[in-house]
Amino acid sequence: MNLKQLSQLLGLSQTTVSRALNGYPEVNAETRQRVLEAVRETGYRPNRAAQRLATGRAGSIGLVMPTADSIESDVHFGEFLAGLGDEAVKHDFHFVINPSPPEEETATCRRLVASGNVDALFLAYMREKDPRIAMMKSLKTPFVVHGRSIGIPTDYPYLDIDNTGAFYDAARLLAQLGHRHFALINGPDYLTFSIRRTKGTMRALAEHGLTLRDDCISNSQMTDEHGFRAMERFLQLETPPTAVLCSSTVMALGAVRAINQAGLKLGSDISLIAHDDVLPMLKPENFMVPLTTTRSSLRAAGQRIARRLIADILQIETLPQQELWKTDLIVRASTGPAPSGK
Amino acid sequence: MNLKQLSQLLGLSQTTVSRALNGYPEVNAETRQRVLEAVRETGYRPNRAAQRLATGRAGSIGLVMPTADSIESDVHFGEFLAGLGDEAVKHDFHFVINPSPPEEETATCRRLVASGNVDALFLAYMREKDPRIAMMKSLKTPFVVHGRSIGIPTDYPYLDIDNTGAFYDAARLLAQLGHRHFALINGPDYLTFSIRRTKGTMRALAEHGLTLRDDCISNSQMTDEHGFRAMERFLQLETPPTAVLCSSTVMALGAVRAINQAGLKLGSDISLIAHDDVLPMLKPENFMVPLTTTRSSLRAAGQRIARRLIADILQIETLPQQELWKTDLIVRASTGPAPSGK
DNA sequence: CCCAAAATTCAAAGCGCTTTGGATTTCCTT
DNA sequence: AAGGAAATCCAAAGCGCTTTGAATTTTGGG
Repeated sequence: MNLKQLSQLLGLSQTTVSRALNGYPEVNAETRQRVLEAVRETGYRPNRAAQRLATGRAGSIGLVMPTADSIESDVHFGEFLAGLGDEAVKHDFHFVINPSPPEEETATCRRLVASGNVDALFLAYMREKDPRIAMMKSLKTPFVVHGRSIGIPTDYPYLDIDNTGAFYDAARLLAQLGHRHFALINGPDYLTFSIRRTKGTMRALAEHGLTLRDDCISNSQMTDEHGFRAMERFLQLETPPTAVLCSSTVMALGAVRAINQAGLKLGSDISLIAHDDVLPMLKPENFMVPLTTTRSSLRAAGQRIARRLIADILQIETLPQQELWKTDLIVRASTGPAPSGK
Repeated sequence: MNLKQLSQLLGLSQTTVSRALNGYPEVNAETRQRVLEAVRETGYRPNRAAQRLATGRAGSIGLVMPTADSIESDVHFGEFLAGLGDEAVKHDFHFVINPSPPEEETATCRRLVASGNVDALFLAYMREKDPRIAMMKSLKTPFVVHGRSIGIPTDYPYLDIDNTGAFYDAARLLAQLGHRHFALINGPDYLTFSIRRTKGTMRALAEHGLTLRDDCISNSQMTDEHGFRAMERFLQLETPPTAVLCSSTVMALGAVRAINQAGLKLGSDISLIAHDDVLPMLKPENFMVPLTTTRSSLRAAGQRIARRLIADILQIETLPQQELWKTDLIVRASTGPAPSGK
């Protein structure tokens, strides 16, 4: 069933039916009713490809998903996607997900936009001097970056959380509690959020006359296993850290296991603060020793970005082009004063 | 830059250029070279919407993602998606993800197909007598179900793991080890995989003259928190279970925590077997007490389903329409003989 | 050197929808 | 009752690509 058939059925022109469906004013109220009625009965659905070709709009937002056999799936990606979904469904948008090996990401983005398949693009997993930003600026397709790059002008639309601030706050608290030996279990070193978190940590330490030793930083994918290994390594140092910052509750899981295994008490022998993306799967308050965290909902970020993207496309509202969200520092039992021995 | 402009630039007709690009035989090798060269220089990309309209093919596979503010994102979804992505990227396919509140899933599927936006559909989160299957069979769009329904003829394309068998094997092992009191921490009760897992467990128990008490079954979303709560509840029964089956390593995480908290030793006081979807984020061998598991890679399932879907669309190969994968039962330290006291 | 067959290339007809520019009716004002 | 504005509705022109049917050029055999 297509427009032509439907209009013949109704004895109307395609023009009128199309207008009736898309809410244009120049159509008789009664006629519109008849059209809507017929649509309900026939189950007619406009062909999106045709619609897209005619309007140039696609009703969808694109994202490229980094993937490869060797790449581990990222819990955080799913959670973020859920947020995008919440908002997208309200406006009948969908996503076009284009998987891509990471090294071809820029090209994949470009292709995705050029294909006319998407009205807007979402960019994540930002790196230093990320080439995707310049590329997107050169096109006229709206886009929003989740995170921010480093080393290039910050004149593009983004939504980021204050990673520097979050880890600064966390490190400062631990320093105030008397801790002297710090460690950081961070995400991949080529991603900007990791870089900022390292910076925030170092800044706080510097203010207290402390430093973060190289062998007390771990960069890796954010999995339980890497968290465990990193912590295990830290604990074997001659002066092991008593204060640990961790970029994800998933990694904290492994870290805590290593701590227990070493026979140490979390919250007294060693303090830990993790960043909490509010993954429903894993809540910091449910840890055996509830975790002190810096918190910011990934899902909320997804919702917000979808909303901004859609607002851009549909021109329905004007939202700020740049947003930097503060994180909450929530103190629970995993942090305590530095053990007196050291 | 579109086809028309490109062909004018080359002094050729659109027809010839189109054919050169799509690998048709009736075009001079030299001409084809010139065309490809020009494409490289101009960066021309065919407009997918137009292509789709003309061919009827979309180059994409659709899936509806259950979502709502109240719904928790599912780790397993992300992992599966990664699998789909691995395979899709090889054939330059992408996904169209249509978020939908669960109660409208059938309608959303129908709309997605009718929109002409997808060449094939992927169905998951199967329920009993799932209406989506009948609906998809009535359309001619290829589809593959991940899982199987219950209570309707099994004459549709699916890929499922042998959930019944997996939990049968697991329960039998525990029974053979002398356990008498069982519990099951399962997924949502309306999903068929949960139903089958319950069935498999009960069957094994029955063969040993045992039963699974109602208050020893927990059905919930598969999160750490629910695992913890369920186990906590079990341990408060007058005769607590000594053998526990668990539908996900994520829930096992919480369950193990509850066990530790109760001062019990996993593997001696209480035995636990979890189903392992091979989530890179959380490996059963890394648990403090490594977990005995039934294993089947979710990501591999995603890859396989994508491959079948694409094979269906492109008619490149003929793959089996129905597949039931056996799971591996891998024994680690979390299982041991029933404690002699009981 | 001529003619049929093979190899290339092209013009034009859609695919299903939106939208422009007009045509036709209806309604109101004077 | 006439004239003009408002309200409705319509025919037709694209959107950018694929594909059919035909035209043109090359090739090969007699």
